[in-house]
Amino acid sequence: MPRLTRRFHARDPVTLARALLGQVLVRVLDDGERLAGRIVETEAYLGVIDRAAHTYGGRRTPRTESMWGPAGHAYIYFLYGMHHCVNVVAQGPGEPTAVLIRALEPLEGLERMRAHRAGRRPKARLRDTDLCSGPAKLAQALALDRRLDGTDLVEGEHLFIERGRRVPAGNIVTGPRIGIAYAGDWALRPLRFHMHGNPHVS
DNA sequence: ATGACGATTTACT
DNA sequence: GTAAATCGTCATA
Repeated sequence: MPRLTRRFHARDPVTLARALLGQVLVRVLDDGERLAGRIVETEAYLGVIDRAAHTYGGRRTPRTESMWGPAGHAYIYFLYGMHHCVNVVAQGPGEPTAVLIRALEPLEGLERMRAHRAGRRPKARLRDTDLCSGPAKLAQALALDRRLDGTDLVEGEHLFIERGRRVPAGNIVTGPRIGIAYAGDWALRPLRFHMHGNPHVS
């Protein structure tokens, strides 16, 4: 399948967040194995005006540098001392907006994902719906961390997005973003999107 | 140099 | 439903 173009990403984060639903996130491990999942849940972060965004108020630090760069690159950050989350940078340089990938429907490399997710846990075999149903879960399943922050998704070899099925607007559910209660009015804005009825949503 | 705080997940009462 | 885990980052001093 062909990859998404630079032009596809260079749009406002709300449009991109909706357009990314149904596309396929692909991770190629160092040993060459391919892991892939269909994007089923996203959130838009609107940049300097968005109190929930890491670039709110124009904050530009080493951590958030990727968000300030060109569209179609990855912004991957570490939080709570143990988790990573993956974003797709939207728009263009100087407009630091992004789309958080919150959940995937696993398509390829499920056993490898399970191994990444199992970590130090009981013997219970994780269900498919537990592999990528959350932003930090999918980062773990795909073995994504700060080393891949800033990766070019359009040209890169280890992380990219392929054209998937188109999702009709009528199948997209909209609601408030998760885990940003501190963001005041912005906490209520409908900037989270997911595929209706999909069991892999967080 | 210090301290408060997460765009979360998991285990447990 | 509640709470612990766990540490890089950034604002403050």
